[in-house]
Amino acid sequence: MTPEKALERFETFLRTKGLRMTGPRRGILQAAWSSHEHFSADQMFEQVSALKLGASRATVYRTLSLLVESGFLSSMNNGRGTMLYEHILGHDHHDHMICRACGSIHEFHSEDIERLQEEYAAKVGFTLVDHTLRLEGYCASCTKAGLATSGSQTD
Amino acid sequence: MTPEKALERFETFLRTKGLRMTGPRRGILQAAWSSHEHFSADQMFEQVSALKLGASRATVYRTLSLLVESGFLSSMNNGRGTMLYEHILGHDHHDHMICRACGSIHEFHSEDIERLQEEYAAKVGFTLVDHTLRLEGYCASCTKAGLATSGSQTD
DNA sequence: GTCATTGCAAACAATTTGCATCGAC
DNA sequence: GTCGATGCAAATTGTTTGCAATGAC
Repeated sequence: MTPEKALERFETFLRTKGLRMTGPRRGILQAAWSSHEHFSADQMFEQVSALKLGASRATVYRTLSLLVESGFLSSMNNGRGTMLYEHILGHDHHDHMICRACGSIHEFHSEDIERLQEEYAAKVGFTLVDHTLRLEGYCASCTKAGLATSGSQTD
Repeated sequence: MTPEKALERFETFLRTKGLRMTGPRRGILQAAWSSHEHFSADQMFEQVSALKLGASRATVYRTLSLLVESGFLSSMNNGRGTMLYEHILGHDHHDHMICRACGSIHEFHSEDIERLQEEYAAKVGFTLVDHTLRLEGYCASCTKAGLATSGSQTD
């Protein structure tokens, strides 16, 4: 989805709900589309603050919620109390591998894993709406650099 | 692992690190073992407050960190800004299905999914240390009760 | 003009930290 | 007696909210 298309669709979403398209909202949506990284509310605030149509922190939070609600962004928490967002371009869903050493986030996707999840949910009568799969450890470069301390978690 | 065994092993862990076994730490570890549910730091605080060897909130937080670090507890966040803990008895690792309607947490385990994760990580050179798989949706009873509104997340 | 949106600052929730006191070894 | 642990309250972090002023339609 192009930024323009996203803006247009977001406006439709807003109107449908009796809400309004405003400068700050436009700015945030565009900023969200300008980065292909995961970002926090605070990073978004920094980014839009640099623009003329900047929004306050409150507005950033309010708008990010709207964008998640409307399906333009997905949110995940980084396991350390902060929400991270990323835009949904219309790619397939993906999961994350997070490096404990350098903090890098690598995305991946496995049809097989998805299928097994669905099968499992169906088997127990669970209505699957969303899922989060996060692999934590050390990315290839940090592993090579010898940063992988295999501190095991599970007994 | 029995509570006694856990206490003993925790004490060993502490000594190894030059730390000390204390009343509050004992109380928290036992409380953690007395429940087979997931609990928050605050719930733990409530629980130990009822005991004579109660600990302050600060101590609860400090001790829970130690217990996670030492592998006696595992922590996950509930997706809403709060950490939840559960003891590790020596069972296999498990993942979670969380009901959006009633909040219930159902545990499950799939060897196949675990294996695929490992294979995937190995393939890209990622050193896998831990993982989190959370399925969100509606549990069997809430689904039957018609509470499953299929609000899809991903585009 | 109406009613949603914004900014601000205060309110919150979860968690962490500084520091004097207390207690395990 | 030493040095880690605790409690308390204050500090932090991430996020939400009340409210008067502002702006979209």
